[in-house]
Amino acid sequence: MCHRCDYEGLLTSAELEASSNRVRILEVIGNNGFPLSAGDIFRILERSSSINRVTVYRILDLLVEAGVIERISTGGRAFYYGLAPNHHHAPHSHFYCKRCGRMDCLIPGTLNVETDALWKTFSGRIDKVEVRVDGICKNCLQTQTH
Amino acid sequence: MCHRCDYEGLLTSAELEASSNRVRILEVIGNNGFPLSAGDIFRILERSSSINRVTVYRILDLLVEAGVIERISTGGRAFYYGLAPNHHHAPHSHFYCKRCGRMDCLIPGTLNVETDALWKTFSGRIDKVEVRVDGICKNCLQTQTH
DNA sequence: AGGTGAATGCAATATAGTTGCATTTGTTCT
DNA sequence: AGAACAAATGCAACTATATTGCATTCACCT
Repeated sequence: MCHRCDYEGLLTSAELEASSNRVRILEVIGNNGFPLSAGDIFRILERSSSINRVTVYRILDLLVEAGVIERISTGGRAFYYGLAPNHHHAPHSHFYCKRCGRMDCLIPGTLNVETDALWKTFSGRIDKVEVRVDGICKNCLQTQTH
Repeated sequence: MCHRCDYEGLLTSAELEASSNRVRILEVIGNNGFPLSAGDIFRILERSSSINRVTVYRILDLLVEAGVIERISTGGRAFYYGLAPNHHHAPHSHFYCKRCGRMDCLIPGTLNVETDALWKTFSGRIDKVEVRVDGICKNCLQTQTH
């Protein structure tokens, strides 16, 4: 996504210590062009140096809680994680391919949600409005298996 | 949701046999005012007469595949199920309370998604555009635990 | 160097869903 | 009616994902 991002800066400005594992996880998420699952992130990190699965889950929870990354639900079983919107990253929705499980970012602005009526009528606390497009990606359509 | 629905009719017009378990599951989903998880549905059915967990999962998959019900992703780990939009049920989005895990239906039309730009630019197959609002429901806000 | 709290690791467990195969049920043909 | 067959259901084991409790290690402060 962003090779110019200052990941340590993102952590410290969220008042989190920039421990090496946290920076590594944030790098994996930030440098990847599309959201990844906790398992994906774990496997990528393991290749460079050992880390515990649980640590990955805990850091992901922490970063979501701090608003540094975003937890994105899929049409599948696992959550995916991407950088939270910030001044370098405009908010955008995602496309989930139910064949290969890959999640792609849509161009910001391709999907606009009209939320005015919701804010007026809804009587709970709204934290997030998530839009997800499900289907089959171009690549999977070309390499048909059925 | 709908006590007037002809559940057997919904099944047969989807070319599915109206077996007793299928009707029971569809009744539970249809008569409930908000979507339920597979586990919820299983527990409700068990109360009246014995059924196997796996049967519930299989029937849910079948009904989703046939377009009779809709699989809805949450901000949590399980999928929820509700009646698919039909002439009695206008399409609508859902609100997920991350405190109590309950999912509510939003009034149809409160959230409109502008998908024209997506259809023009996207090069895969689009099956579904899902909008979900996450937050904390009125009820949970009142009974604060922290 | 020693103490302290945060960060990480490890093993066990929880939760949700899936698979393979056996059994039951319902339908069709004769 | 009864045999034959297919569809539906049940059961046990298993997978994938995530979480918990507690032990260990690390980083910083004095």
